[in-house]
Amino acid sequence: MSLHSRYHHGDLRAALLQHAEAALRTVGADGLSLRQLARDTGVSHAAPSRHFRDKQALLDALAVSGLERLGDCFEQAVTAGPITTRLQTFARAYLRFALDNPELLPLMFARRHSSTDTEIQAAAERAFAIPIALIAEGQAAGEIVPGDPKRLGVTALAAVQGLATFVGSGYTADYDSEQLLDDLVRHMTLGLLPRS
Amino acid sequence: MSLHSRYHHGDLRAALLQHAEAALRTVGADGLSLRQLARDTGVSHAAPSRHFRDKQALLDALAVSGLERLGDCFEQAVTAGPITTRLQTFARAYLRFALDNPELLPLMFARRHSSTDTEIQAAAERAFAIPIALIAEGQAAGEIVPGDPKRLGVTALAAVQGLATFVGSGYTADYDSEQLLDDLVRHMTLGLLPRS
DNA sequence: ACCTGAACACCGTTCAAGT
DNA sequence: ACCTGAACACCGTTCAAGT
Repeated sequence: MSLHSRYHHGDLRAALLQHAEAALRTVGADGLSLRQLARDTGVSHAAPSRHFRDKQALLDALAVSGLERLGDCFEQAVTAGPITTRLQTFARAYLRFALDNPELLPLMFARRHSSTDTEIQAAAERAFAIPIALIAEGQAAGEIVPGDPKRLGVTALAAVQGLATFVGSGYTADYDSEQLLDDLVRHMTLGLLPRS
Repeated sequence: MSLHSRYHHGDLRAALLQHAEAALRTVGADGLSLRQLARDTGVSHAAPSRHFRDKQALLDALAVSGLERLGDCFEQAVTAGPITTRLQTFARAYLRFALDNPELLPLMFARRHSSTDTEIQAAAERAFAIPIALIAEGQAAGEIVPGDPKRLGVTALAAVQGLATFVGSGYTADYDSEQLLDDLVRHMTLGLLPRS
C-alpha cells in the first residue's frame, strides 16, 4: 500500500457529507467528530478542513442537504382533492420527515449566529415555497381565509414543526402521533372556537 | 491562601447550576465545558462529577430548571377576560420565554434517549398543566370545542413552540414576531377555513 | 490543488489520594 | 462526604511539508 493510496481521488466533499449523514443518525450531532469522520472516509484528520472550514460549516452543509430532502418530500406530497386532505397530506409528509430525521431538524432550524446564512436561507425558502403555494391556491379558490400566503403558511408549518418537537421529546408518549396530527390539522382548519 | 480555601463550602451543586445557566447564555450549549464551569466556580475540574454524573446530567438539570421557570411564566399569564385574549396571553408568555431563552429550549425538548427521564417529564407535566387547565375551563364554558383538553392543549402549545422555532431560525426575519403570533392565535382559534 | 503528519490547546471521565 | 491532582483517551484547528 503506497502512500498514494491513502489519497481520496474522488469527490471527497461528497464522501464526507455522506458519511456525516450516517454518523448523524448513529451518534447524533454532539457525537459527530471530524476526526472520526475522516477515519470513516479513509483520509487524514486534517483533510476535511479543505472542504469544510470548521465543524459548523459541515453541520451547515448537512442542514442544506436536509432542507433539500424536505423539499423533495413536499413535492411528492402535492396531490389533488379537497383542500383539507391536501393540507393534511403536507402535514403528514412534514411530520414523517421530522420524526425520521430527528437529529437533522435542529441543524435545519439552528439559530443563525451572525450574518444571514444565505445558502441555508435559500434552501429553506425553496422547500417551504411548495406548501405556501398550496395556501395561495386555496385562497384563490376561496377555500382558505385571505391574507399573505407566506405569513399564513409559516403559521401552519410552525404548528406541524412544533408538534414534531413535542412528539420527539416524548412528552406525548401516551398519545399516537398520527392522531395528534389529525387533531392539529382539524383544529387549525376549523378553529378552536365553536362554529356556532 | 491555604489549600482549604479552594474548597467550596456551600451548595456547590446550586453554584454550578447558576454558573451553567450564565454560560449557556454566553457560549451556548455546545460551548459549555465542564472544566471551564469548574474554573468559573472556583473548584477543581473533577469536582462537578460529584453532583452531575456527566455532562448530560448537567444539561438535564438545566432543562428541569428551565421548565420550572416556564411554569412560573405560565402562572403569571393566568388572567381573566374573554377566552381569546386569555389564550393569547399564554401564547405571548410562551413565545417570549422561548425567544428569551433560545439555548434552553432545545435542552427542554431534547430527545430522551433511553428510559423515560422521569424528572424532566414531571417538570414538563407541571408547566404545561397550567395552559391545559385553561383549555378545560374554556370547554366547560362552551367557549372551546370539546375533546380531551390535554390533547387539545398539546396541539395549541405545539403551534406556539413551532413559531418560536421558526422565528429563532431567522427564516421569518422579514416579519415581526408579535404579528406572526397574533396571526397564529387568530388562525388557531378561528380556523383557516372561511366561516361561511 | 490536495492531502499528510506533527503540534497545540483544549476536552470529558476516572480514580487513588488527601482533608 | 467532598474535593484534589494526575492520568488517559479523545477532540478541533493550524501549518509546514510532501506529492
